[in-house]
Amino acid sequence: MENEIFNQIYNIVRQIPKGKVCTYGIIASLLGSKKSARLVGYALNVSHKILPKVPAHRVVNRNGLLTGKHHFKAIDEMQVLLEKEGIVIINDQVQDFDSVIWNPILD
DNA sequence: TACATGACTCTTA
DNA sequence: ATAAGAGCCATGT
Repeated sequence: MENEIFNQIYNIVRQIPKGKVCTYGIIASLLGSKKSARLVGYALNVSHKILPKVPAHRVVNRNGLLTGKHHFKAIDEMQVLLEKEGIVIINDQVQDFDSVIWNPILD
């Protein structure tokens, strides 16, 4: 991807530590355009063909809901990967969301 | 060139 | 508290 903004998105997502999650809005804010969360989602949508691999499963919407699970190879893959990292998910909803959220600004 | 779509979020009613 | 509308940016047709 020659587009710089896409690279920035992937770069940020790769910085999400294991066991933590981030939101589209936060990532968009780091890019400078806090309203461009849709663009973040679009970038992740095509991130499956990007190398090195992007941990897109660690990105959820503002409510901690796994809105993008249907875009993975297997629908449950996103949830499985997150649970593998210690995150509890019930009904596509991240439990204790405020505790697992990764805020790079506070980091 | 123009319109529609999308893994979103915020503001108003 | 719930629902609807507006902004945002890149892509595809």
